[in-house]
Amino acid sequence: MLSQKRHKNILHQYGLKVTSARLRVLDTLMRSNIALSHADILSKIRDIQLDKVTLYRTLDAFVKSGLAHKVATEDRNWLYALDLSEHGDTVHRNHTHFICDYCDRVYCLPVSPQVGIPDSSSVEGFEVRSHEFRLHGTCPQCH
Amino acid sequence: MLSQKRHKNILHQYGLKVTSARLRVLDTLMRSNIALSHADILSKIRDIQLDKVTLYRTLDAFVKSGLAHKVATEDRNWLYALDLSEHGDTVHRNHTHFICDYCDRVYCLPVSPQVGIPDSSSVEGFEVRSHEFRLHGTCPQCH
DNA sequence: TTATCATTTGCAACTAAGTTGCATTTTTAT
DNA sequence: ATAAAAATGCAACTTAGTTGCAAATGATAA
Repeated sequence: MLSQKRHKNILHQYGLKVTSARLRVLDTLMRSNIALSHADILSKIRDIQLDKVTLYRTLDAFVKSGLAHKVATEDRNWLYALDLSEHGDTVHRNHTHFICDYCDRVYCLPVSPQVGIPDSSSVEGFEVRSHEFRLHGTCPQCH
Repeated sequence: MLSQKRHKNILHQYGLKVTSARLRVLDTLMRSNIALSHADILSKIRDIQLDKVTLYRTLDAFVKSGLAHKVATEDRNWLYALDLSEHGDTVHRNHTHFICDYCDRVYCLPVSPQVGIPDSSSVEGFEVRSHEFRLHGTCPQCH
């Protein structure tokens, strides 16, 4: 783990107390380019003690504060990914998720600007406020 | 329940044995314009005995045969909806689901043709095979 | 730095959703 | 009508996630 400075800063920014558990979970999510499940994260953190309940609560806190978001997968799992861009600022409410049908990895892609969103009028009586685009197929690793 | 003829026909069409449980579940799904959860369906079927395990297996069978599809919701539930159009033929692999943020109902909308799908080239290394569009907002009932 | 208070953590017990195995019943094909 | 195959119901079980609470830790202000 590099300089914790940045990590601590991020936690502060989102109004979260700095604890070793949170730093570790944040670091784990930052190192991953795919969304991770509770089980994924737990298995990656072996050097410090981390109770499953603490992890559940940590992830909830991340989501509630807006630091991360969660995706419900087809197999009824929750995957977590940070809402940070490379520059540390908050991203999109609207997401594009890519789900690999071979390895089940979920990637959070930047919303492709050329994707048209159906406007409210196109769907009678439904007022669209945000959207999530889920793409299924083969990811680069499984090619 | 109307003429069971049509119901039986559908089950046959999808290679499913005709049983009272399946007819009842099929009917329940046909009467609904929203996707239903295991619990929803169970609570709607009170006149005949229907074990929770049977319902799980029935829904699995529907999905496996292609008669229905399931949607994982944000709250880690599974909702089921038939893949039948009004005319009884199979629809789209690609879905648009509308999730109401007030009542949590999930509607399966016909894919709006004006919605652009990002092609493979737009997402480097990711081969897109199918997609699901999730719209969030307010449904007609909650307006 | 230290004392204080609020928050977070870990543990154990609990809850609820979903699964498995198996004996019985129902359906379909002969 | 009968036999084989599949579906059903039940009980026991598994597992993910939750709750309550006592102990530990982090933030704040003297």
